[in-house]
Amino acid sequence: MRKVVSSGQPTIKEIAKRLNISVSTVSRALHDHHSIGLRTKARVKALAEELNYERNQTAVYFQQGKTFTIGILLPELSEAFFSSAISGIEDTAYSNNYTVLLGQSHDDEAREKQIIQSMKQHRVDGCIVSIGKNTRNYDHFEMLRQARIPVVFFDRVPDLHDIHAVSCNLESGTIQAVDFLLKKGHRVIGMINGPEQLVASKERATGYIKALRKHRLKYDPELIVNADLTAAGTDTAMEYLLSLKRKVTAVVTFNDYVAMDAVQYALKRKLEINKDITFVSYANTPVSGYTAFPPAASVEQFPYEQGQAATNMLLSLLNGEHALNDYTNTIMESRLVIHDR
Amino acid sequence: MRKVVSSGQPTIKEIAKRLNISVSTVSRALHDHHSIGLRTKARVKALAEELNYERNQTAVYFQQGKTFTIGILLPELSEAFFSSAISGIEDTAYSNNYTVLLGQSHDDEAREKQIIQSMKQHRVDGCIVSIGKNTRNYDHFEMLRQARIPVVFFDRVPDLHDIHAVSCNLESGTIQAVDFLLKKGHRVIGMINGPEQLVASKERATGYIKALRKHRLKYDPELIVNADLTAAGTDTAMEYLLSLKRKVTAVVTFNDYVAMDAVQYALKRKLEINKDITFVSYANTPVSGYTAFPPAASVEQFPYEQGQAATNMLLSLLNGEHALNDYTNTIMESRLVIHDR
DNA sequence: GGGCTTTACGCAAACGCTTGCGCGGATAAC
DNA sequence: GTTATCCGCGCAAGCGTTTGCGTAAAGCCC
Repeated sequence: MRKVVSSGQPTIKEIAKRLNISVSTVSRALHDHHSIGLRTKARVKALAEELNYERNQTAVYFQQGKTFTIGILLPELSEAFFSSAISGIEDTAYSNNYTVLLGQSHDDEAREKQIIQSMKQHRVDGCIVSIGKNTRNYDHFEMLRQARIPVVFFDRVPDLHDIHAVSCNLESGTIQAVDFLLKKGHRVIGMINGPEQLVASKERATGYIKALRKHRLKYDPELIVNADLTAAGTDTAMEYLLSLKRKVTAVVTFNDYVAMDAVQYALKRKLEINKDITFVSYANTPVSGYTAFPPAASVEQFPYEQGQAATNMLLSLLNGEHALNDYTNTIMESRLVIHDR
Repeated sequence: MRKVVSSGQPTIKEIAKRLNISVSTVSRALHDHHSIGLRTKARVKALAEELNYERNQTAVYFQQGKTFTIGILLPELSEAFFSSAISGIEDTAYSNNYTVLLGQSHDDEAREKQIIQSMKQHRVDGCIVSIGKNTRNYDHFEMLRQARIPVVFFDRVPDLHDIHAVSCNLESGTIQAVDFLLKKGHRVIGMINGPEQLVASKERATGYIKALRKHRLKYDPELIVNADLTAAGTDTAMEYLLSLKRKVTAVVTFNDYVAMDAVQYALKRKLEINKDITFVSYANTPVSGYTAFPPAASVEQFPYEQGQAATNMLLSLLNGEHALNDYTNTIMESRLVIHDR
C-alpha cells in the first residue's frame, strides 16, 4: 500500500491495540464519556500520555465538518487600522478556541474572490471581511451565503442590507469633527472623501452635511471631493480644493494617511499648517501623537474593539445564538480626539 | 445513522452515481489523470460545474496528511514591524498556494506554548515564529521538531544553533549607526538595548563595541543598558544614562517605540532633541517620516522582505529542497537611513 | 432465581477523497 | 493468429475519528 507521510504520530488505534480494547473505547475514554469505566479511562489516559498521543485535528475536522477556524480577509495587513483589528480578532478568537486564517486582498477584487474561494475550500466556519475599495461585485459573498458560511463585515462594509456588519458610526464622529472646526471659526471646510461606493464615504458626507445644517449653514457640494486614497489622488483633491473661489481654511480627510499626504501637499504649496489651513482626520493609525503636523483633531474608530465586536458577532452566529438571517448592523461609537488646543 | 452537518455540498460520490461511473474515475477525471478518457473527463467536469462541486479540502488534508497551511506566531500583530512582516509572509504564501494561520503571543510564554500546541494540532505544515521577549524555555519548539514540523524563526530568534532562521544583520547596521554618531562628533554614546537573551540585543551590543573599536575608542560598559522595551523601562534607562558622570549626548535605542518614549522622557527633562541629545534608532515603524522628533537616523530592517525570506525558506524546507537538519541562518542586510541632515 | 435495569465495552459505519492494483478490451507488433 | 502493449475504468483499502446501537456481565428488586 501507499506509504503516507506517517509522521509516526500515535493514533487511538495504536492505543487500542496495546491495551487490547477497541478504538471506540479509547475515543470515549479520552473524552471522559460516562459509559467508560474509571479503570479503563485511567489506563487509556496513562498510555496516551506516555505515547505522547495527540488527537489528529484534521481527522476530527473532516469527520465533524467543522474546523473551529475563522477566515479574515482584509485589504492590507500592514495598515495600522487593520493590524489592530486583527489583533482584536485573534484575541477573542483565541479565547474562544478558534483559530484564525488570514488573507489580504490588496484591494484587488480578483484576489479577494480567490481568497474567499480558498477559505471556503478550507472549510472555515465563518469569515470576517473588510472589502476592498474597488470591489463592486459581491458574488463571492453570495457563494458563502449559499454554503451557509456566515460572514461578518466590518469597517469597509458593502452597501447592502442583508448582511451582518460591525462598523463605526462615522456620521456622529464627522459631526463632532465639523462642529469642532466651525467652533474654531472655519466657514469653508473641504472634505477629501473616499470612493463613493463605500458606506464609510457616505456616512462621512452625511455627517458633514448634517453638521452644517445644525449650524444653519448652507452646504456647498463643491467642497466634498471623492478621492482614491492614494497619494496622487490626494494631491489632485487638494489641488482642486485650493483652486476653488471660496478659500478653504480647513479640510476633513478620509484618514490619517490621506491627512499626511494632504499636509505634505499643503507644505509644498507653502501653506502653514494650523494657520492657513487646518486638518481634521480619522484615526486609522497610532502615529497622530508623534507626527510633526498632526491633524488638529481626529475621529477615533477603535479598530481593536471593532475586531472584537465582529468576532463576537460571528461566534454567536456560529453558536446558533443568533439566527443567520437575522441581519444586524452593530454600530460602534466614534469619538473626536482633539490634538491641539 | 447520525446526521452530519451536511451542508448539502455535492461530493464526488454523487457525481459518480449520476454518471454511473466509479468515484475513483471521478476523482481522477477532476485531476486530469492521463488514464481517463477525454469523453469521460468532459462529462465529469461538466457535471461538476453544473452541481457547483467543490472539493472538500478537509477530507484531502486529512487523507494526505498535509494541510498547505503555515502557522505564524508573533508577539504582537498590531506592531508595525510585525504587521509588515505578516504582509510579506501572506503574500508569498498566497502565491505558493499556502494559507496562513495566525497567532499572537503577547510576549506571554504560556500563550506562546498553547498556540504552538494548537498549530500542531491543526497539523500546519510548518511554522514561522518570532519568539516572545520573555521566552526562556524552548520545549514547545522541540516538540515541533520531533513532530517533524519545520520552523523558521525570524527577527526575534532564540539563541540556539540548530535552528532555521532569518534575521537582520543588526551588527552592521549598528556599526553604521554608531559611525554616523561618531562622525557627528558624539563621543559619549549611550545604548538602550533590549532583553539580554535576545540575539538582537547581543548583535546591537557587538556592533556598538566594534564601531568604537574601529575608531580606536575605548568601550565603556556603563553606557549600554538593557531595558524591557516598556515605556517605564525606557524611562528608567534614560534616567540612568542621564545620571552618569560622563555626559551622554547621543543614544542608540532598541527600536522606534523606545526612541519615542526616550524622546518624551528627554523632553520632560527639558533637553533639546538633536542638540542636547541625539537619538538613533532601528526602524520598526513607518512613522519616522512623520514624527515630530524623529530619530536623527535609523537602521531599516525591511520587515516585509524578512517575512518573504522566512516564508521562502520554509517553503523550500517543505518541498524538500532544503534538508530539515541543514540549519541555515539567513542574514539580511540592514541599512542606516538618515533623517536629518 | 427470574426478570429488570445499569454498567462497560465492542462492532461497524460513516465522513470525502486518493491511489495501488487488477482487468477486460482494443490496438499494435511480429 | 498469437502475443505484447496500452488505454480506460472499477474495486477496495485506507487516512483517524466519532457515535448509534448491540450486547455481555453485573447489580438490583422481589
